[in-house]
Amino acid sequence: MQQHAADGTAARRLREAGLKVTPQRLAVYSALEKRRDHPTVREILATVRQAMPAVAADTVYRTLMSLSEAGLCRALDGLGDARRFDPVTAVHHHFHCSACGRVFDVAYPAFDRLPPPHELGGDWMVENTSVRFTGLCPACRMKKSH
Amino acid sequence: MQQHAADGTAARRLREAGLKVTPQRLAVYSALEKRRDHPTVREILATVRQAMPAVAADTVYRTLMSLSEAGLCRALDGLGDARRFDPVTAVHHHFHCSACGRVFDVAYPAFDRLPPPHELGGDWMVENTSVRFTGLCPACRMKKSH
DNA sequence: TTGACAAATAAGATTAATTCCTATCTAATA
DNA sequence: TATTAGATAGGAATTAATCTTATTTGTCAA
Repeated sequence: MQQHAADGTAARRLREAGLKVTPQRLAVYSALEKRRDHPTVREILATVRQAMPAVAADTVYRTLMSLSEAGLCRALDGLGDARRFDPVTAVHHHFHCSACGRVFDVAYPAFDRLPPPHELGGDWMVENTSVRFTGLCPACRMKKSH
Repeated sequence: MQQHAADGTAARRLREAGLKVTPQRLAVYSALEKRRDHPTVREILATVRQAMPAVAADTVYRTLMSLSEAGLCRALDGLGDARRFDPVTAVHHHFHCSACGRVFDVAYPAFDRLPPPHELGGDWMVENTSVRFTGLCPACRMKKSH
């Protein structure tokens, strides 16, 4: 049995998820936690290196994947070239601006209440469902219309 | 004015979409047209090279992107490492098996009738909406349960 | 508190998808 | 048939992501 009296919330969550608590993981998790702009690995890496310059890029890749597999964040693929990460694990959806590339959160309660398609009812196991919108965000729409 | 009496359907569609009709484009389009397994560029390339061995990989990349921009097919990102292409342009959705990586078509008429989320009503321009399911397909679910 | 060990990290190499570059070629048009 | 914008071949370059290996470290139990 160990003492973890000084554990912050982040450390507790990592431990509860079955992950070893390392300085690198705490740094990555805290860099992601507060953000609402769905950063890429590169962006998280830049933040983490401000406080921990020697961290390896691969560590940040592995850590973010570990966090998402542990349910502490979500990995978002197919929104531009690089994978993005989202600290919000509650059900929500995304809008991807095809002009600036930014990703915005979208609430869609009407969809969340919708029963899944009948054809996926029997032998399929649905683990995740998400709606993705693409188009122009207000800022880019404004620019394009002169 | 030109004669295009011998134009097949594929050539006519290319021309109507404003694309020059080249042997490479016809080969790529016909290789994609009949498929329902959402092939990657590499898979289309293999098919095209059976009839046209000297085609450049870059040509197939460019052609598939041109076709999707012209509305003759759809590009599917974020379903595994490589982009996939779908000759079916009518509204439908996809299931991505996390075990075997295959992509299946899903009809979801209840979703298609759903009004878009209210928060995207004003200044946003939604160009595309799609639902993505991830999980296990019947075959992989069977395997995993012994 | 300490020892053992499974797991995590650093650093750099590697892989794989995709795009870029440039010279050449060709489909469409008049 | 000449013109020309756009397409292709071939290979180099880019970039995200993963792998390899030696080293270090967090965790657990004695």
